[in-house]
Amino acid sequence: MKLSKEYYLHQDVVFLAKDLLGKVLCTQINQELTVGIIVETEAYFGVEDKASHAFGGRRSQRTKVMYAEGGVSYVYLIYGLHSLFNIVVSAKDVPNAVLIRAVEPIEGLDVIERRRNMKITNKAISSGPGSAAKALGINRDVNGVQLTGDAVWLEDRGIYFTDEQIGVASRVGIAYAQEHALLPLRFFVKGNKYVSKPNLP
DNA sequence: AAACGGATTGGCT
DNA sequence: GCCAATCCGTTTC
Repeated sequence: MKLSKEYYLHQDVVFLAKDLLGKVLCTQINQELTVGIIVETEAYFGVEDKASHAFGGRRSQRTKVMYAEGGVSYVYLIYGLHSLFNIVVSAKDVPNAVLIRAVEPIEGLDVIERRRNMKITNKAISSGPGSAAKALGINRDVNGVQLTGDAVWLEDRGIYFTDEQIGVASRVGIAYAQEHALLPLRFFVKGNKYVSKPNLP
């Protein structure tokens, strides 16, 4: 069943980043349905987080959607090449977000193969935030859309993990964030082959 | 007005 | 393993 608007309003972004493991990310883009199980996430805790685009309350054309009420997408372009998909959560004007770093494809496998130009047996097909977004057809065209709509949404299909099955590590690629760089805000499913960097702290 | 660098990836060495 | 690709917000001149 589709996750409700209320789900995304939780104030604790760290709780949500962990709880989102096992939730199912669905997209229907150009009449093509593709679905993947979320297996790796990172939490970004709003204006206090030196790694967040919203650090210090920064607002720009790019980041304004982070300040919306939870339950919308935040998609931005990194290195001029890759679209990264985030779920905006918590109350309006609280720019918390969860980055989706990897998914396990379960539906629309042929579509995913075509988008990625590689075989479904290649684990790189949806491992890493740029790859996961591309596999599901996510780009800036769906920036700011409601996740309760019919283009990009999440479902609970009864997949849950115990604490023993969940790994915790520091976030990737944010060395510039000083004392926030090593915080344990990356969550992943232990042993899942799509997890992008399972062995980093 | 211009330079800098990034929540990355994939192809080539 | 190294490195180019290449857009855009922020910083600096």
